[in-house]
Amino acid sequence: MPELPEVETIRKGLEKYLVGRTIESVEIRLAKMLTGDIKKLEMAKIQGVRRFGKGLIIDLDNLYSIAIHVKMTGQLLYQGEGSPKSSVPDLTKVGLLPGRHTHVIFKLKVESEKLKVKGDYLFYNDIRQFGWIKVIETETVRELDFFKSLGPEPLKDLTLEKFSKILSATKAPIKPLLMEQRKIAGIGNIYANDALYLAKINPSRPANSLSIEEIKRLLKAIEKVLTKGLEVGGASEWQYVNVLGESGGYQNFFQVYGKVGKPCLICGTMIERIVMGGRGTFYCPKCQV
DNA sequence: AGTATCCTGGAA
DNA sequence: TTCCAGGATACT
Repeated sequence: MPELPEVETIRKGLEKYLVGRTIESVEIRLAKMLTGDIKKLEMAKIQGVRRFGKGLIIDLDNLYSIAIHVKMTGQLLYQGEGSPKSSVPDLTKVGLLPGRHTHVIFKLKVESEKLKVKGDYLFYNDIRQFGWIKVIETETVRELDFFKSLGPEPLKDLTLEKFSKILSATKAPIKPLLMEQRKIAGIGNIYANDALYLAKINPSRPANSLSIEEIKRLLKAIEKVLTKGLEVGGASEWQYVNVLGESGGYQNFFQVYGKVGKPCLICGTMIERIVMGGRGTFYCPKCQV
């Protein structure tokens, strides 16, 4: 499920393949997925792609932007003559795109005759239809509730001081707190579990019970797992792939996420699973106190 | 602060 | 056939 490293990987791909391109037309196959002033998309040129937490903003040259949240199963897939001839299959050719779960198709303008044969597209797929795409003025895009209420972001502006303040303000359990986007932006279930494991902190610990040493350790651990995730292009558990349809590699580095019943990498104790805030929570009962 | 909700696919 | 996966929000 896309968290900060996965969404940042998508952002880089969009930036690489879409900046400078013009949107020729948009086909909306499922109306609820794309809202706002959709007429502004036609013949608009893409100027840049920004990310805040798990949200994306594609800026156009007409003072409008496209805000996107892929939630858990959304995929943004670029398919066109501009994509490299790599091991990635031609998704259009093999009939995977557009597919049953393709809800929006952005058709990009192609200049040369040669490119016109196949066309260039950005597909939005979303099996569970939880994601959203909104067309809104660039000036007000960050006023959208989601962007407006985001907390500080690790590897960006989440300082030790801010982190410490956030934790000491509540006795709520640390694990679900880490996933609250209004408190801290970008962390989801995978990286929350793994960071707590690396910091040797039990997920049930009240946030305000952590010592300054533990807070330091946890911030370092968060930065470490996110950096690793970024380095390997995210975790392709579930539906996540980058804009070329390629999988990431973080699933090979899971510390505890999804590893219930398997031995702890440090002490060999069986990893346990409990539910916190309705989410699967994985930890080593011996290492994480 | 905790829980139901959106939705589909895959596993049990 | 039922249950589970979880990001964010709208509820209670």
